[in-house]
Amino acid sequence: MKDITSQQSKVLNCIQLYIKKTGFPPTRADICRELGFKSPNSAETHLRALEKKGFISIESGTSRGIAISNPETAEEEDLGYPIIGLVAAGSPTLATENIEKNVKCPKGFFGSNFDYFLRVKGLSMKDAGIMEDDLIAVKKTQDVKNGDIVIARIDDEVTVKYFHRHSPSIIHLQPANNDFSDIEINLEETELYIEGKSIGLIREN
Amino acid sequence: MKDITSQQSKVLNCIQLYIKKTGFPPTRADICRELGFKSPNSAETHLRALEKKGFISIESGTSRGIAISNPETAEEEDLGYPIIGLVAAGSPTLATENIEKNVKCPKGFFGSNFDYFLRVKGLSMKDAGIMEDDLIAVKKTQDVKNGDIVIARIDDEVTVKYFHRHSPSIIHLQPANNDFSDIEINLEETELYIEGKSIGLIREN
DNA sequence: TATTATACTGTATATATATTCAGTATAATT
DNA sequence: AATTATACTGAATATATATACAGTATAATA
Repeated sequence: MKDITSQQSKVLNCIQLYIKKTGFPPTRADICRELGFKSPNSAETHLRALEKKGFISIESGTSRGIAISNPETAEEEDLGYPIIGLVAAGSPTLATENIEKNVKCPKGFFGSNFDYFLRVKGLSMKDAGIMEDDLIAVKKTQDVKNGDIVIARIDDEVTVKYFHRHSPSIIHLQPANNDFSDIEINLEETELYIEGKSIGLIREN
Repeated sequence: MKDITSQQSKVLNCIQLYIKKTGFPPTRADICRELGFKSPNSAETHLRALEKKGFISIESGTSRGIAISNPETAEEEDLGYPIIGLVAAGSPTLATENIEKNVKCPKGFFGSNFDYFLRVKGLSMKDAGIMEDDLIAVKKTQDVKNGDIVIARIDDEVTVKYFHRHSPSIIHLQPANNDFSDIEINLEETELYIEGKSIGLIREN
């Protein structure tokens, strides 16, 4: 599913609310009334965009012919996502003994899919807004770009840092906190395994 | 609920199937097509009867304005929590035009219940790990303690800050960023409204 | 630089749609 | 025997609605 702009999101939301409230979809004029537009064409163009991006389908020549594309919310009784502690030593495997608990969270909550939550220890990513005990939504992948926040394993030690490849064999793992220094890794000397990258964060307080 | 005739039942069923299939209710003509009637008035009279008996409601003068009265099925199908933009001026009301979109999120996700998500603008709470565009889970309450992160409104301006009551009439709203300074509020001079407090945070990236 | 996407206002119109009116006919109530 | 509800056909119409066309403006992209 492609990206959605904030205005388009408002329109989509408006349609859902309208259906919930009345039992039938809105007309272009209804949308204008709800969102304060002054021309029905404003609604029309947003609807076209939403259709093009696959969020709704429009039945041509049909009044209120708007249907929300629901790729079936797949209510497959999900146990939720496991929370894994960022232990100083050892990799964050999905083994039962490492799972703190499971948290229910709708699929696609962070736009992209992810695999587990990592409980953050320490303040090395403080300036990136990642605080102690935050939960990072981790997507397991080796496909990371410069600037991504990655979960990396060096010699059985797991850490969360910014990823920067300086040359084919030199990688810098950058903290976001002046009290910590860069970790430079020469892949020819040290083994580095990228567990995945952060695609979101949750804080409970 | 009164008795329903077999023909009326067919019509009611036809409406339900049509909505399930298309996402919106049928017109009189649609019903005729589905059930083999030759006059739209056939559908019309059945609809009137169904309305009179309380099975449906009809919005007068409205195309496809048929809604199925379902007091039972009321399975509160939660739309999720609304995301509200932190607009510089004006309070973050739950009016449709302020809702960016709805996010599904299990109840009690952040331990305590909350009411909406607030989209953060600016970096005044950076050192508390609250970054631009983060979503703060806001619980609407006036019951706040010193040290709580509150959503406060001063003269139609909404802001997120630490709450500190220095004396019965003096309140400090503290940013978590050295580039910003404390806001001191004398309740006898300035009106302060506490929209609620933060009980969690979500970041999408 | 040109092009495309987004985000609107404003006007106009063909047609989709609700709804009324005029009938016909059968069965169930009162 | 006189209503009343059900169950339709058929035609007519006011209006609700989708949708095209003509603009303006900004941001992103190629």
